[in-house]
Amino acid sequence: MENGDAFDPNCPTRLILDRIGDKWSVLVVLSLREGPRRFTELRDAIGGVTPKVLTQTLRAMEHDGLLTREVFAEVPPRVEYTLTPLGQSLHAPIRSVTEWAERNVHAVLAARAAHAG
Amino acid sequence: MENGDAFDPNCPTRLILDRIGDKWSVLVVLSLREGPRRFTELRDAIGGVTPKVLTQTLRAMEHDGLLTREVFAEVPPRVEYTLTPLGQSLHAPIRSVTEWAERNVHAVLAARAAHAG
DNA sequence: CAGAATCCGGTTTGATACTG
DNA sequence: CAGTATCAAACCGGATTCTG
Repeated sequence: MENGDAFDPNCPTRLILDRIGDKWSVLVVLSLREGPRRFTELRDAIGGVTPKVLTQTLRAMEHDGLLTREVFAEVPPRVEYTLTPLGQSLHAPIRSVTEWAERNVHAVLAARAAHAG
Repeated sequence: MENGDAFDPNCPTRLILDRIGDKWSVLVVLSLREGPRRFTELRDAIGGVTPKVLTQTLRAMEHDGLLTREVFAEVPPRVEYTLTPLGQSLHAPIRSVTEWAERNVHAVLAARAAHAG
């Protein structure tokens, strides 16, 4: 079936949604879409993320094959994060969601306001 | 700018991502895309969701103008949930994400396995 | 049937400070 | 620079029970 499987808790699609649906992964993909970035660059680009959480996010994404982590033996140390082809392929779907968000955010906010919320 | 704003914690895009990035909203949109559904139908269609959480999700989505809630004064009571045009417009972006997930789930799982995860 | 209310544990998140 | 350690808080979410 086309998407009924997404409703099965054991369906792998759920795994992906849980992963990329997290607060920071989407921002990381967007931040890396134009090339490699260092840890601090990512932290600064993504507002409001603490080092710990950013590390968790990056590790998880590396674990899932979405990006690679490269350590340069330099002083001062340098670590670069780069999207894999798999990670890059995620950019298009993410874009379609963020574009929807940008186009419709006022409609959502209007609905909230109308609800006295 | 095209998406730099998404990195501002106060950016409305973040609000949307936080909302539709939750565990169940996506499934609700998919469940409702072919027409109205009753509460129990939704609960049964979406595996693993408790009434409380489903109610929370539906209320939040109603609040945001993504769906409407219609109560019929019958016995037994009947409540139908229907996507608004706004909610329906969310279907396409969601599809593009779930399609990515379905296409690439094995790649992700392979990466996890390769990582001894 | 469609929820509301309550209770409660566990994961997630975060601020802060510290280290190689 | 690139994280880690520690601790506390928030929140999510589940089970259960109850009601109109």
